[in-house]
Amino acid sequence: MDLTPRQAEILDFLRRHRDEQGLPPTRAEIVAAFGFRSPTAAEDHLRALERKGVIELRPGASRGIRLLERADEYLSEAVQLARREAANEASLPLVGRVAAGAPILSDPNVETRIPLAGDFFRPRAHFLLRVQGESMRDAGILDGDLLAVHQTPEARSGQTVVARLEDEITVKTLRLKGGIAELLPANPDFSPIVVDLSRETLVIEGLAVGLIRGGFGSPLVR
Amino acid sequence: MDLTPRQAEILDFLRRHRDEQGLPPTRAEIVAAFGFRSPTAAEDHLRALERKGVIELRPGASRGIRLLERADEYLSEAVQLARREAANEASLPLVGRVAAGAPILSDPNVETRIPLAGDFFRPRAHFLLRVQGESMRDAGILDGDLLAVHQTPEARSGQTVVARLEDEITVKTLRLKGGIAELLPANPDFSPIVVDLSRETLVIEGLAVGLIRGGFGSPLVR
DNA sequence: GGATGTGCTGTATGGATATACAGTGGTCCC
DNA sequence: GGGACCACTGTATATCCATACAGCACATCC
Repeated sequence: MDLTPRQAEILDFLRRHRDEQGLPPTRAEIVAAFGFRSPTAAEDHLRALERKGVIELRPGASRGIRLLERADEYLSEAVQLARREAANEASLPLVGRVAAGAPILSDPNVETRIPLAGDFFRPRAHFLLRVQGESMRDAGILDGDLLAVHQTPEARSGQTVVARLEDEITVKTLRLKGGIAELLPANPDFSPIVVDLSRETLVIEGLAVGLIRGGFGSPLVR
Repeated sequence: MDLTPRQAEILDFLRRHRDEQGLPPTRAEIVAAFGFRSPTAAEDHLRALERKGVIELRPGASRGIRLLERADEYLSEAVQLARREAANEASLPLVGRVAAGAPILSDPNVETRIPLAGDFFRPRAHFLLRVQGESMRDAGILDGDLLAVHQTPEARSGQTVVARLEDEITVKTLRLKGGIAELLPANPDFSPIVVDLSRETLVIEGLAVGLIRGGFGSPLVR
């Protein structure tokens, strides 16, 4: 059963009171906070919240209000968003195979999250891309490595970019010559890709800003 | 001014009560927990703790006990240790230049801590070593990279090891042939190091289990 | 259209709680 | 040996607090 808006307000107050004052409120304090004129108003709300299983009341005990874990499901939208953002700031999505046409950070592309903050890298990383193939071997970027990528469409000559060419994601060094873009591998076994920008579109997904090898169940040592 | 042992016990109880019950105790609950026969015993202790600045008492309010941040300085040894361990588990020490003779993880060798849990790698990493030089270039290990190291003296042929040779720390691929150990670079510009184990000692500090590039103020992109 | 739930007002009360006051015995310091 | 702090006992009390009881208005469900 869901909480009413008023009940959610009361629950928010309980949480705030606990976090700011270090103890649960009395009925009288709830009354004062909401401008009620009767302690029963507070009591009724507490009973309703208990019945719905989000708090626990300890009979007889002053301030005997306990927030249960389930109460977190009823966090206000704003708080939920803030929490999710805080959690995301401490981890990076790992992008594996990229489905054709889909945005690189769309749900199906994200394999998992890696517990490393994006601003560990400079400029900050927005996601990690699992490298496929040996085309950047001589730049120390190997098959299976996780490439930290700063998501931006702006790239300059000489930077290592993550680019999308006809729905293929590729990591290369960018070279711009007038209306021509060259995507240079770092491996003599591969050939440069030449893109005539007046006829084809080259989508720059981001810049390589770092690299992780050997994490997440892909042991280097056996 | 320091807390007496008894006062520290009371403070511990206050913390535990808050964490387990979700609210501070009453004087009566303190009395019950410690077997006092008078509420004044509890009151006196609370006053002493307030005078020493570790808690705050709110006059008139039931359960009006607030633990101040300074109270953390008086955590029991066991709890302090547990906290420190928890914090360490979520980060790895970064070892830069290694001073001659000193253990690799001794304080002066640790530059900083990197906010990544050691068990992100398999087997788990115990520290990160800043790579110096290009001798492992063709293995994708470049100058300035942070090498994740699993600390162990056991290594087999073919593994990438962190070894100490006459107070020099080096990263190489290990090859064992009878009584001879070879430390092989992954770069034709460098020569293998041959160690006769019957005459010299080779200290294996650990195994390379991962790698991080571009983190911590060493931007790949400018 | 009665039952049920929400969201209140208003009053009352017993028991829970903080807290004052008066002691005791101990230690440590000057 | 007096003064401080410590660690308590024992009693008393004003007030804080949870909580019961009696209502009212409004909505929703069957």
